[in-house]
Amino acid sequence: MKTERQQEIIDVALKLINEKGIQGLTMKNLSKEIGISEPAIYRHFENKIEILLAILDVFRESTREIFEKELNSSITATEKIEHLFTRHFERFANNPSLVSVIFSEELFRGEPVLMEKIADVIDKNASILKQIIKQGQQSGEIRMDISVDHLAVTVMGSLRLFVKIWQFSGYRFDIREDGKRLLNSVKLLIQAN
Amino acid sequence: MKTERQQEIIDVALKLINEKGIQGLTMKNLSKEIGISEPAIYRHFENKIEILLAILDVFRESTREIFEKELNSSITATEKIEHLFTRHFERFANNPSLVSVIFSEELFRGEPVLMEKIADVIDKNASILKQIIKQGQQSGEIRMDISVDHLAVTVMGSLRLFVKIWQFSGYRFDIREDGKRLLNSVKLLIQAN
Amino acid sequence: MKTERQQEIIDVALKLINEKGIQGLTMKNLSKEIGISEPAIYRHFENKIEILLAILDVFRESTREIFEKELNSSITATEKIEHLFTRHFERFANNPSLVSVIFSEELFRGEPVLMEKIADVIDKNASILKQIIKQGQQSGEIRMDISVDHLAVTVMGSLRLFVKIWQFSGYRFDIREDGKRLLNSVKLLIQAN
Amino acid sequence: MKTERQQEIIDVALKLINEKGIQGLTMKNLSKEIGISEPAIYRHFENKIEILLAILDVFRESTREIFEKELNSSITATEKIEHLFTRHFERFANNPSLVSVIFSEELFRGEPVLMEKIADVIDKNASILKQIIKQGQQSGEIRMDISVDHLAVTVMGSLRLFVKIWQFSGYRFDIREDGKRLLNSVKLLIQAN
DNA sequence: GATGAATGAGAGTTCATTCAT
DNA sequence: GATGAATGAACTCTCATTCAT
Repeated sequence: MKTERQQEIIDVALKLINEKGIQGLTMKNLSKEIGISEPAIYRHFENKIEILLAILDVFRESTREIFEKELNSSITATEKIEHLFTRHFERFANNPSLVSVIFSEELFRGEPVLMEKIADVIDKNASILKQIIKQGQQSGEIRMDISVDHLAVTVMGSLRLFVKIWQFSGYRFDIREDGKRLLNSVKLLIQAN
Repeated sequence: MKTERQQEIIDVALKLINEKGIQGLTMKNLSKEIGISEPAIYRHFENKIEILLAILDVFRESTREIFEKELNSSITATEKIEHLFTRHFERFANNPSLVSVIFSEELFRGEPVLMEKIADVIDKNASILKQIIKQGQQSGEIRMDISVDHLAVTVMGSLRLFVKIWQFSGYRFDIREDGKRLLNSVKLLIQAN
Repeated sequence: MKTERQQEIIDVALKLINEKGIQGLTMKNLSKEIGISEPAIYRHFENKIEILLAILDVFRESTREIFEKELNSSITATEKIEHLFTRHFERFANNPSLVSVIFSEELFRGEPVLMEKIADVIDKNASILKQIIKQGQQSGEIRMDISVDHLAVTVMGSLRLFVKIWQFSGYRFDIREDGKRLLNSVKLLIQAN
Repeated sequence: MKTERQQEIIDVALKLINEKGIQGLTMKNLSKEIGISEPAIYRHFENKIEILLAILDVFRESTREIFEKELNSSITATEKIEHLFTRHFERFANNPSLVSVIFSEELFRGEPVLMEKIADVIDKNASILKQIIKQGQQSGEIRMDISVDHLAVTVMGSLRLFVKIWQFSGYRFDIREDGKRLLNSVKLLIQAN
C-alpha cells in the first residue's frame, strides 16, 4: 500500500516529468513542489530510483487493469481493441503526465532495475494485445493475411505515435474525440475482408 | 563543411548516446572516448548544445535525402514507401546509434533550441510521407477509405515502434530482413481494395 | 535576517577580497577558508552574485546609517561632515576589508545586477553629502563661491583618495589620526571666508 | 620601441578593458577583436602580464610627459595645475579607455610586478604635483594654511573622482568643458587668500 | 609571423544522498 | 515525520599558455 505522502510524491514526480522531462525530476524540484525538505522525501522513498519504480508500478497497474479487463470480457476482439484505445485515451486525457512515462524507455537508461521493469511492462502489454488479435483472427473479425505480430506492431505503433503527437501539440486537441476517429481507421485497416 | 575532428566528435557522441543514453553523453565521457582533453572539444564545438545540434543536423540531412529522393522519383507511391522503409532500415543497420536520435524528443527537453530543431525534423518528414500517400491515393494504389493523416500515423507509427523493438532487443535480429516482412504487411494494410 | 553562516560567509568573502582582490574570491577559496565544502555554500547563498550583493548590502546599510544619522541631527553642517569622515575612518580602521568594496565599481563590471546596486549606493551617498553642504551654505558655514556639486566632488574625492592611499600603504598609518588632520584641512578649504 | 602589432594589441587591450573591465581582457577576446589567432599574440608579447605592463608603460609615459612639461615651464604654479588638469581631460576625451587604467590598481592585484609599476606611476605623479604645489606656496599663489600633502590629496582626489563620475555617466558630458569649471573651483579652493 | 590543436588548472554550479537533531 | 547543514562526485565551460607545423 501507499501512504498519502508517497502518493503525493509520485503525483508530483509525474507532473514534473511531464512538464520538464526526466531531467526536470530532481529531488530539489520535487521537494520544492511538494513543499517539504529534500531529506523528508527519503522518509518515504529509499532513493530516487524507488520513486521511479513506483511511478512505473502505478503505470503498470493501471495499464494491466485496462488490458486484462478487456481480455476477460466476452465481447468481440474488435470491441476489445476499441475499449483498449478508448480507455487509454481517457486515462491520458485525465492525466497527461502519464504520456511521459509511456515514452520513458530512453530516459531510464543506465538504471538496470528500471530498464527491466519497463521492458516487463511493455512485454506484458504487447502479449495481451497479441492475444486479443489472435482471438479476433480466430473469430474471423480480423484479417488473417497479416501476422499477429505485424498487426500488433501496427496497432500499438499507431497508438503510440498518435499519443506522442498529442503531447507534442501541447495537448491542444481532444485526444478522446480525435482518438476515436483514428480508432475507426485502425479498425478498417485490420478488419477481415 | 565539417572537419575530421568534428565528425569524430559527432560519431563518438552518437555512440555514447546509443550506449548509455543522453545522460551518458558528458563532455568528460566524450573527451575520454576520443582521447583528448575536455577543453579540446571546445575548439571544435562552441558548446554541448552545438554538438547535439550537429547530430540532429546529420540526422536531418540524411533523412531528408532519403525522403526527397523518393518524392521526386517517378515510381509508384507504394514503391516510394517501400524504398523509404528499406533505406531507413539500411541506415539503422549500418549505424544503430542513429536510432537513439529518432526517439530523442523526450531527451532534449529543456533546451528550446533543440526542441525546435527536432520538431522541425519530425514535421518535415511527416509532411513528405503524407504527400506520398496522397499521391498514392490519387493514383489508386492506396486505399481511400482512410484519411491521409491516419494512414501516415499508422505507417510512421509502425516503423517507429518496430525500430524501437529492434533497439530494445539489443539489435538481435536483422532489421533489414524482418523489416522487409513488416513492410509487406504494411503494404497490404494500406493498399487499395 | 542573516544566519550565522551567512554572516560568516560575508565576512570571509570580504576578507578574501581585501587580501587578494576580487579575483581571489572564488567559491573554492571561500569554502576552504571557512572550512566547509563548496556546495555547502549554496545552502546559504543561491550563487556567488548573491554573496556579492549581500556584501554590498552590508556596506550600503552601514554607510547609509552613518549618513542619515548626520543628516537628521541638529548640529552644524561642518560638524556633520566631520562626523561623517570620522565615522568612516573608524569603520575602515575596524574592518579594513571594507575599503575594497568602496572601490569595487571597476571590479563588479559585467554583472549588471551588481553594477546597478553599486551605482545606487554611490548615488545615495553623494546626494546626502550634497544636502549637508547645501545646508552649510545656507547657514553661512560653507563658502558659497563654489557650487555644491564641486564642493561635494572635492570633499568626497579627497576622502576616497586618502582611504585608497591608506590601503595602498598596507594600512601602515593610523587612518583615524591622520584622517582627522586631513579633515581639518578640508574644513579650512570649504569654510566660508 | 614598439612594433605596429604591439601597438595594435595595446590599443585593443585598452579598448577591451574599457568596455568590459579587466575581466573582459582575455587572450581570446583580444585575438578575436584584432582578428588574429591567440598564439599569434604570443609572438608579440611573452604573456598577458607583459601586455598589461606595456599598457601601464604607455600610460606612465604620457602622464609623465604632461607632468614634466609643466614642471619645467616658467609659468605660475596655478597655471601649471590648470594645464595639468586640462591636458588630462584632453587625453581622456580623446581616449576614454585610459580612464580604466587610472583606476586599475584594484584589478591588477595578485601580480606583484604590476602592483609595483602602478605604485610607481602613482608615486611619481603625486610627487610632481606636490612639487608644483610647494612652488605655488613659495610664490604666494597657493594658500599656506594647508599642508602640501593635504592640498595634493584634495586636488588629485577631486580630479580622480570627477573622471570616475564621467566614466560612470557613460561619458555623457563633455569632460573638457565641465572639467574646466571644476578646475576653476579647485583653483578658488587652493589659492592664497 | 601565424595557425590549429591541444592542455592543466580551475571556474561556478547541480546532483542524489547522509547525518545529527 | 521532518529539518538544516553538509558532502563527494560530476557537470559544463573558460583561462592562459604551449607545441608542432
